[in-house]
Amino acid sequence: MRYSARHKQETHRRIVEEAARQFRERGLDAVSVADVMGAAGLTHGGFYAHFGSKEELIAEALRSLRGSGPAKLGAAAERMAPRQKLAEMVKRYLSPQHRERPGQGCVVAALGTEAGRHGPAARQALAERSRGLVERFLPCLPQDAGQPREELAIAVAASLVGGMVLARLEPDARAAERILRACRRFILDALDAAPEPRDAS
Amino acid sequence: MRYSARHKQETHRRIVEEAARQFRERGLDAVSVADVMGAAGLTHGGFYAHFGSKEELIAEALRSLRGSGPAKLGAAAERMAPRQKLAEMVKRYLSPQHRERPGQGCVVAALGTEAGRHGPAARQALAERSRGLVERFLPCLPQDAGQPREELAIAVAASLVGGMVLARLEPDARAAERILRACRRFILDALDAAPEPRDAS
DNA sequence: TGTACATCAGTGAACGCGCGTTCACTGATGTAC
DNA sequence: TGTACATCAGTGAACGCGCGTTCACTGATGTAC
Repeated sequence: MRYSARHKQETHRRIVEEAARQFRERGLDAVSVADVMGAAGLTHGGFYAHFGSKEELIAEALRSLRGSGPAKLGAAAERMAPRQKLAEMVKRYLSPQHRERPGQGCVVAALGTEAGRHGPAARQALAERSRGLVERFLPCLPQDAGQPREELAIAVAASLVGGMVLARLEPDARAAERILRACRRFILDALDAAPEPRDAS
Repeated sequence: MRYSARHKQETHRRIVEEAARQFRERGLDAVSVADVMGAAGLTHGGFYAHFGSKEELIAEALRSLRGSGPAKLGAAAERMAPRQKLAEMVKRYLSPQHRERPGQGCVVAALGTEAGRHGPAARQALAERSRGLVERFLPCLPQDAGQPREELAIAVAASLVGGMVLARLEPDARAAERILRACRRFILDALDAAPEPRDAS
């Protein structure tokens, strides 16, 4: 072998990383194979040494975002009570920073309406990211609210995604922040109306 | 003039209508000018007798949806109490029918993440539809809940849009209906925790 | 009312362009001796 | 350790294709007489 296997893996990783960023920033159609390769410091011809097609890259890029995103908290959150953790996740997700940087943010909020149309692989990958988002909220939610916590988690995730979509549509930054604030408060108020989870605090 | 002005207007209307349907079903990029013209019973060349560009068609198609959508109730809803009206709108928006027919449904849920990238006209048109969705909930919301009703309306609209986006990503119909149910219940429960509006009933 | 003319919505071939993809080639590096 | 060779990640020109757009043309219909 010419270059070491590590070298190729590293290049592959860089391509996927750039793709994931650019797809979220500009959309699946607007980003060309040449764009991604250029951003990774390569020319477009080498693409097919790594991927069978653009569709394959899309699927891998979306899958690569497993467990990432703005609702992900650091190790410092380990000691937080569930309710506090939830509030922090909601705050981070519905933050102006997240709104302004779709390339670093939640892929469901960035590509939710278009990825499903791009082929089965892209659709499945995004459906998995969507379920992953929901599951991240599960452990922070009250067990004995009016609604099963699994359903609460779904609804919280939906509100976050919708809030970000609406905020990004709004060209005026102040109006956009108002949207984010309204959604943050709505979600947290709704959960406060239900009892706290019992397992912690 | 050759054909009457009415004839041209009628053709124009048909093109916009087909465009609005197809864009919501398949996305702005996937639908070509020839697709729309074909669906309207014409050939692609005639397009520029009606529109300056595809972008112009997109903007007009999105604008044409003002005041439409699945949260729109018939005249029968005039007699309903605000709370009942709201429940009906939420139920219709987060319905399996709406999920299955994006071409007839809410344009924000159909194109929310991609329309903003398609040029200023498309973005502005969708931002207006987004505000229109919010305003539709305003009269049905309680005045003296914990949150100003303007913010409640924003949060309700966001939850609906996000719920539909998530439900459409889910390939399994039962799982999708669960998402819709979870969001319906979350929204209505959250609003019931607040006092009823005073102006009616 | 009938006829000649002008209009212009609509036709369909053609255009340039960017895209995804292919391919002959290159040259840096791992391997065999 | 040094040298010849084989490998294959990466290059860049080229391909076919579909798209948005243009344009010379058509022919049904409104208008003038």
